[in-house]
Amino acid sequence: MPLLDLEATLDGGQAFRWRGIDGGWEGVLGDRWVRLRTEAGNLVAETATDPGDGARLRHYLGLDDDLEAIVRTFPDDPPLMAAVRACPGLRLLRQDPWECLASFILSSTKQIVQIQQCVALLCDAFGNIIPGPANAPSPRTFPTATQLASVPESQLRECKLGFRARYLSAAAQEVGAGRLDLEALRGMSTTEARDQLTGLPGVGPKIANCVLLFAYGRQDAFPVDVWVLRALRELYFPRRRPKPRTLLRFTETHFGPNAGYAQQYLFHFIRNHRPTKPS
DNA sequence: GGCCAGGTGTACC
DNA sequence: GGTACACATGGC
Repeated sequence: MPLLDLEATLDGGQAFRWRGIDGGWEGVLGDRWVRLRTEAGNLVAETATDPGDGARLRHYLGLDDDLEAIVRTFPDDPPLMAAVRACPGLRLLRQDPWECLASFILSSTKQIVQIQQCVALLCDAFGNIIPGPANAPSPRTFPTATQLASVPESQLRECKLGFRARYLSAAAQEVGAGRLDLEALRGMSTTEARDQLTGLPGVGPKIANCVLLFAYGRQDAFPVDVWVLRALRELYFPRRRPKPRTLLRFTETHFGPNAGYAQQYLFHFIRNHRPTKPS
């Protein structure tokens, strides 16, 4: 099996529904519950009712990506090499665009554990029940844009979304009614696709880049949040005070054709190896 | 209790 | 062009 770190990949801030249970990872892909674990170097997938779709799973987990080839395109700088060494099996997911967009709309100024809570509440309240493991609560799908479009904002707020409820509702209306076609974004340039996404209220460049990277696999999308900002400052510009503009230019040129992957390694590295808070 | 969280929109200068 | 602040909610 190719190199794969399930915890770093599934529980590293890309997706918000995976739960570590008894040494495995349980989640929902589309309308299927699945439990993943590595056993003797092999990936084992357990489903509730049918054999499941292996090709779909491999695509979701980014197992089609040649990590060694990707790392070879990275600039040979100490911070990035250290980040890769710290977590060589970290992969980028290829998530459902709507689930990814909706989840990251909820992410602004929230901690990852809180995003997980909100997503779980949304699914419990508005998702469809699907077959799951015995002796456990029935899992649910992530609610579709159409489903959420019909939910009053007040009910969304009950999922602890706060001011983000209005943004999620607006996105659900636009996507549900087909005014924003998330599948059509696949055929657009990254710049065009980003413009489409940032046309939604509550979706700025950071959230749009997360969706472009974690759902569409766009390597030229480089989300810069407080953690990545801190990584860039501490690891690449120590004892300087680079302007945000300078840092943005740096991310656009320094990391090469797989910048998105570099971003995720740096994000994971700074979060897990420098446990102090961002400044 | 104060500060922060995988930000963004708006109101200022 | 920038900069400051509000926005809900919960963890620490």
